[in-house]
Amino acid sequence: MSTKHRILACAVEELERAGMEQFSLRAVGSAAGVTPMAVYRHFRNRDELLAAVGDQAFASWKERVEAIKEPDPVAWLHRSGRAYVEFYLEEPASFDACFVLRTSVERLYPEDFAANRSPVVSLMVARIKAAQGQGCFAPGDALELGLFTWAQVHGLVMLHRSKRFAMNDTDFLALCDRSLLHFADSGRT
Amino acid sequence: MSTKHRILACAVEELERAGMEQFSLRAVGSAAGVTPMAVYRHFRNRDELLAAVGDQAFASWKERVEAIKEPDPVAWLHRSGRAYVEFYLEEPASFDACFVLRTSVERLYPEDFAANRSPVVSLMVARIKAAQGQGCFAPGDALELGLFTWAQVHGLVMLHRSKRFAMNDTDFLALCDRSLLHFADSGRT
DNA sequence: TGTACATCAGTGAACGCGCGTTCACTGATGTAC
DNA sequence: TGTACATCAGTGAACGCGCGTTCACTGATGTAC
Repeated sequence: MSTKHRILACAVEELERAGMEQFSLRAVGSAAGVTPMAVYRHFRNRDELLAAVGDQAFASWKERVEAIKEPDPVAWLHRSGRAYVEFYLEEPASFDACFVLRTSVERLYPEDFAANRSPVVSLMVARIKAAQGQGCFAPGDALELGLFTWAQVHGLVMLHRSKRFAMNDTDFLALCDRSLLHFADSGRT
Repeated sequence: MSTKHRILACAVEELERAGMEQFSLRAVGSAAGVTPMAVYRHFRNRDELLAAVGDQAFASWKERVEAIKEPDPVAWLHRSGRAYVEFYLEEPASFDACFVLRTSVERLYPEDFAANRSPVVSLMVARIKAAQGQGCFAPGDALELGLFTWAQVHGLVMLHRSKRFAMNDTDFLALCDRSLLHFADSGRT
């Protein structure tokens, strides 16, 4: 693994550990077994390193969603919600970079999503429309219903991130599953 | 207003402006028209000042909920959800102190809530049980359903806080209203 | 009423710290002839 | 095959910055006699 890759990997861990504000080039260098100055050989400055971490995080999320091979739209929606929680539990710093912190490429609701500028949301909206066509999802604006579904699981994850749950990861995942089912069931006709 | 009160008020604004990590005694003192050292006359250190800000924030939230005079349980639940969004929009730093940042008095799900250690959640659970009794709310564990309701609006607020919405506050409040109605309607029998 | 003293809110200089970033450098590796 | 040189990843000292906190202080206010 090249030094650049090692620095990037350590930067993800450092973002994990310290958060964006406290993210320190010195700590990244030290974790990568290199002086802080070596980082400047590969990235222009702190902001550019953080941007590179963000790009990698988003690629990782996209990969997870694209790995869901599931023809049934309702089942697909449920599995993508579960993937969201798993992404948070397994790569919290990457999750933060994608959905919490301000990055350069954040998408805005509703414009960017309505204009299909987010491939993941477009997949989601397509599944909701398909499920509505089968009478398996509440009627209404598919993008807004997608947002509500997203917000529901995002809220649980954010509360977990703020340490409001006294339970292990397995129980938390099961809780999120029940929440997703509750929401999906509400639209069954 | 005493210097202590002025410092506390400026500390809330500083928390607003800078976030918890970057919260600086020097900035608080400067905003209060006093040297940073004067803060030490009234608070032991940075942590104690932050804790005082947190206490005040929680009192402010409790006051908002207790101001809701509404006998109908479903309508009460809807108004408390709306109050949550308003609290976020009007006092974001206090909202953060209550529901995002780690404070000394945070309550844990499910233990602390099941044991009635959170007065606000206890009010909420009582209304859900009453609504279930009237057939106006989905059946199931009232505490868990309360959590789902909370998480849903919390998720929207957190996405807004991460700057994922391109809309003004009025439109955002209306969106949250629709989300709350969607969730409540799903339990109508 | 006047004097001596205690109290205490607020000051200002100074400390040590970790930070991002600059600069001139070293030393290994690759390339041209 | 050997020599001269260019390239370039990584070094280490130093900078200026804002931070929390310490310390000895000032100067106004209240109190005891």
